[in-house]
Amino acid sequence: MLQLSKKVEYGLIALRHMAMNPRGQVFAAKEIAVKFDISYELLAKVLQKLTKAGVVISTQGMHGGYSLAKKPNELRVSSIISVIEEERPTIAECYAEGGEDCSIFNACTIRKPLGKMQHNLNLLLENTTLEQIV
Amino acid sequence: MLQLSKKVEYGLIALRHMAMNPRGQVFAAKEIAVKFDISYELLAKVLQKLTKAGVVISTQGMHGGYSLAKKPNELRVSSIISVIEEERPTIAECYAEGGEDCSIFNACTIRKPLGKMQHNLNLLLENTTLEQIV
DNA sequence: GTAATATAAGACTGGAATAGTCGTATTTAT
DNA sequence: ATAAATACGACTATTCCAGTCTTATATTAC
Ligand code: SF4
Ligand code: SF4
Repeated sequence: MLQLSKKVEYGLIALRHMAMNPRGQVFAAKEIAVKFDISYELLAKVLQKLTKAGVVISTQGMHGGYSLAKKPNELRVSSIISVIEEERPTIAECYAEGGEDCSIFNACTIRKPLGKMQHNLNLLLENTTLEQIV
Repeated sequence: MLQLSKKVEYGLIALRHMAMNPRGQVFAAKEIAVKFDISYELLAKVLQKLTKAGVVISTQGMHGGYSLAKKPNELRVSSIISVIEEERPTIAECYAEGGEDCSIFNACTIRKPLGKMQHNLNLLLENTTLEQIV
């Protein structure tokens, strides 16, 4: 309930790890997975999504790995979640894109009021950057 | 992802409905379910939990139903969620009670930093009362 | 006292979402 | 060539959630 997914947590752990070290240093997914005792395959997929989104830079081949593409204070938790989940974090499905398919949509009386909560959640996630996770 | 469950939404809708009407008026679960086009059985179970927690008062038998037990400005969303879900809303399992069973608990480096987010979420949910949902 | 209407409570089911795994291709340093 | 790394998609297992069903109990109306 309201919990971040494991994928997001793993992504944050990896990103934090990179942010703690000198800029530009590359880390292999395997290396991170072992260090933090998380599934290598799962972490790899997360890092691949972060790569596509330009959050990290990947270098393939031997001695390859990932390195942070942005400054920690430019990386908002909200966008990290969006990238990994492939959708914005919402408090109710009707606040997601194309989210009018809630079966109750028309009869719902709390949609509008919940908008304030959604807005505050947005602020919270936008104002929390990777820098603050360090 | 981060979404309120349907049970919580249905609970909020029902509570809001009661809050919109004169204090003490009773509403049958069936009546509310029909009005808002939600599953009667599901709503009934939610209202039963709210009854046990003293959020609403139930009267059994014919012409029975539920009525609000507290003033809308005394009812915080955080506690409504706690009652319906039977656990506090948390951003990660380790923030729930007895939540040390995360497989990564010891290696996790983001637990502490996420504490701030958890705290802010708490504030958000505590500061939102039923009155503001009306 | 019986029928009708309501809550109480818990078991059960189906489907969706999540976590995790596997297989294979590709890239690159040595 | 080989080893070590990313890339990518299919697959599986498990857990969670929404919804249903069943039975029991309480209260009112008649
Ligand atoms: S319309 Fe109402 S019930 Fe449906 S998702 Fe939005 S808030 Fe929840
Ligand atoms: S310990 Fe870390 S990984 Fe485990 S639930 Fe808490 S924050 Fe998430």
